[in-house]
Amino acid sequence: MAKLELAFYEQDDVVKVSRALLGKLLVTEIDGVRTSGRIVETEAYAGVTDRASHAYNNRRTNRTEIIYAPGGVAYVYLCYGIHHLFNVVTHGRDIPHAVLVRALEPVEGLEQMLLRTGKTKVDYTLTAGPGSLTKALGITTGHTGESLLGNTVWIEDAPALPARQIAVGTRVGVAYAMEDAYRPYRFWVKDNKWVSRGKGLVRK
DNA sequence: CCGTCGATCTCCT
DNA sequence: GGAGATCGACGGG
Repeated sequence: MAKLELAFYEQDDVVKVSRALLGKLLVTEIDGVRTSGRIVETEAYAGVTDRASHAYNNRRTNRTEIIYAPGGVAYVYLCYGIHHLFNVVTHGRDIPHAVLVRALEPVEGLEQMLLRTGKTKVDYTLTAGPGSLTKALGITTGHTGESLLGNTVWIEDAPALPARQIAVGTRVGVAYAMEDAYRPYRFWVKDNKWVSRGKGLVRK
């Protein structure tokens, strides 16, 4: 199906975009090789008011500047010094909202994914988890700022999932964000085996 | 099944 | 110096 257009990324509700991205196809074409996967898990990061966001309180650094760009570009950052995490920038200029893609169900280029990851067989570790899926698709921090309307990394449309197939929870690994860690900003496809094993915070 | 630990870049104190 | 939007290896139950 067709590439998602600018209007999709410029929507002003990052939570809505996060849900809407479930089921869509994340594609890369690098050195002429196409690899892709169906998005099955996402998290919303709501900018300046969200303690879990890198842009909380209008923080601007070299790394995070791209989140302030208009929607429709990639924000890829290095996590723990090792893992490249892919985000979709949303909303308009100077509104630093983003959606983290946390897991894919692999669709095209499985052999290439195995080459990139050094794995010998396809199992859920190939693309379940934000650091794993970028390795499989060849996404690195070098792609930060890349337009998602271009020909390197983009997202293709697919029919919206019915609400009953979407599960909602709290985000993974953001306990430091205090009360914002309890925001229901993590979305995944129910019963899909490619969803990451991460667990969100549960209020006691 | 679960817990711990190392890897090692960016940002903050 | 320490923590972090993670992962895989290892050890114990």
